[in-house]
Amino acid sequence: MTTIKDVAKAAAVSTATVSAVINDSAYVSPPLRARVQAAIHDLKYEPSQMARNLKKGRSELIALIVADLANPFFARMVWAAEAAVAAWGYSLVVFNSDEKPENERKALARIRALSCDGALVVPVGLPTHYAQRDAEGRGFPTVLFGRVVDDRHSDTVTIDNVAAASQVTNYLLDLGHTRIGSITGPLHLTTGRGRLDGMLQAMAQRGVAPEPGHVRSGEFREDVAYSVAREMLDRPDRPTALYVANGVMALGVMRALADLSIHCPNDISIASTDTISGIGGLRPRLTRTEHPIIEMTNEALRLLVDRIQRGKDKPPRNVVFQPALVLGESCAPLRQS
Amino acid sequence: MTTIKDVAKAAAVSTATVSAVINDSAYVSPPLRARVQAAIHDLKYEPSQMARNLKKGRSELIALIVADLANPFFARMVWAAEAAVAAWGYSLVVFNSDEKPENERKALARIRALSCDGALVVPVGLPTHYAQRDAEGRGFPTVLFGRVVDDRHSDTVTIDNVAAASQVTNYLLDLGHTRIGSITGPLHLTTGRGRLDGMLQAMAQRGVAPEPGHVRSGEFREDVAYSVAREMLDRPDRPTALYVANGVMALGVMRALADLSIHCPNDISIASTDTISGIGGLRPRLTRTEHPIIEMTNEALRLLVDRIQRGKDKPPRNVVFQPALVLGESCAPLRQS
DNA sequence: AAAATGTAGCGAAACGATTAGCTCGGTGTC
DNA sequence: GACACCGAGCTAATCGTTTCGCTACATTTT
Repeated sequence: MTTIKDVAKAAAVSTATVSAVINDSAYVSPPLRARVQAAIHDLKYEPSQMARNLKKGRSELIALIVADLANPFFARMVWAAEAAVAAWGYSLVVFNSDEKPENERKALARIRALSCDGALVVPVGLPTHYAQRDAEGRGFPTVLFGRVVDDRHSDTVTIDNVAAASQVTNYLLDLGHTRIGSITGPLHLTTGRGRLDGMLQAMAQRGVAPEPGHVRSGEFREDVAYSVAREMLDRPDRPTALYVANGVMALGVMRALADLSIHCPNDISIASTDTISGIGGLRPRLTRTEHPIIEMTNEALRLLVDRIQRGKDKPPRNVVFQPALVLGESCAPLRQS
Repeated sequence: MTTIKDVAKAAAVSTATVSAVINDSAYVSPPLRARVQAAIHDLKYEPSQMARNLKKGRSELIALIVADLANPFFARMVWAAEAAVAAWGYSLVVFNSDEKPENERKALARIRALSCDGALVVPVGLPTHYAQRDAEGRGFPTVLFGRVVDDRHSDTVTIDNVAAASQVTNYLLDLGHTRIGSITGPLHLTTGRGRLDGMLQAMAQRGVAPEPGHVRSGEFREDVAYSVAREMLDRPDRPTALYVANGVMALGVMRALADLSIHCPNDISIASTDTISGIGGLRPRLTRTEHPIIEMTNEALRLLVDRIQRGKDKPPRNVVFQPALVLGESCAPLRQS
């Protein structure tokens, strides 16, 4: 490989001058500049980022750890993050914790070893774990995304889960439903807990109590939602409306409906929070809240880049986005029967 | 940050010894080893990959350039690639060329600047462009994925597009259909061209000629497929069966059907090649070929890692995978009417 | 006892860039 | 003409590792 020294020799100048030409960091007289550029071109020289990074203490790498790369929601986040990161002049290193604290720990270690300049993390959310991460990782530019953990030292970007769920629930209540069931995610995550709480709050405010068997939670997975839905809906006392906590789970629920020959929205109304691209093909179209993944990701990276470039001593910022209710055809007024 | 020198000083040894301890690269007597390890632990020292990489000339980074990160097919590929790369001890840097040669060129430049050890590329497939890439990038470990370009110098991993399309088409023919239409992708890509060819071959072998207006190609995008489908199907002479070239396009076609109130499979049979996860929720389930993305990605990375570690002078290898036909409920025998 | 052999650990030169500080002429001022 | 000043370009230190070659001591061989 050709190095800066080769170029310097070929152009009969010092390496300092070559560096100055490359980086425009000092005035170089036109004739010299031309000679250097000719040499660069002739030798097909390209500066080694690695050496540059070692010297400068930066890597121009931003890491993204998502909790589940197989989830289209996070896949979309990767898409948005890649674009944003590239626009800021960085490159994106992707990790998948697969909801496992152990993987997350490894990824964080790797990130520090690679001297990434910062990390955008969708935490798996185990509190014990986070105490540890915090002790080790203090000062490392990090933005937590989507699921707040009890960490007041990092920047966070989240969605208002409680509002999302109560918005959707209120819509179902407005249609006259009272036997409303829910299938939500793991309760140690705010995306699980918050959405359940939002749903229950909305019910409570109208003085409606959910039936115990109609409130279920599991993992944010299509197959889990499928089996929970099958079990809950294959009974005579099934709910007349169902709130599903995320897009992937909604797919599972719709599959269960098809298999049970329950018609939506005639036999049951379905509504969800959070959306994924694959859902666009579903019929009936789902009534749901849309979460601005792209804007959220952009904002998260803005915060991250700001912290990388402007310093770490600023107080942490917490940005909360609001979801928007989008009506499909998956809900119908309660029929008196 | 604590460096190897700090550790050396603290343990009263030379940096060479510390390095030997870290890497197990030379025998160090137990007492010294213990002292060094204690110092490492006390100072919370972690070696800088950046310095190590500069010295060793490796980066432990593998790059992935996909043609369209928003496409669930490629999103799934990122998922598989991350897992495989991690298993080999590398980290994954992701780029999105968004089907634009210019972006791909930039990504390739960036990859070389970062001294990634190798790259897995889903090429955008412009031949002119590839001549250039080849001239510059010769010798850089690269595996081309999914779309063959005219580059006999790189390893490639592809699917047999012709076989996939003719398999599906034959199935439609077996059901009695002869007015079969097709919506395929860009013809400069083998995933576009090959699938169209496969479909036409299958038709020709049975002596069936497609109607001119029923053979359409566009981009691999949901919205493009939607509008092409709307136009083709909203006419009295519409085909009785439709072959759609990929998963994302199939979603668009199904959406068009819903909007036109054409019932599948009663009014029209739909079949596609290639699958995406979001499609699982579709009803009726699509009859399609499944492409083994995960195995293909694993194989591609095996080739890549092998080339990185075993050297570049081996002859290029070209691995071709076979698709498998999966029956759904989206096709029905032709009704005589 | 001298020579040969082995070996634990050290010193210092890389890797390929950036950059502070210096040199060395040429101008401008008094 | 002496002095300060300025600007273009060079020298060399530095970033944090790895690793080659060497020392110096211990052990074995003759």
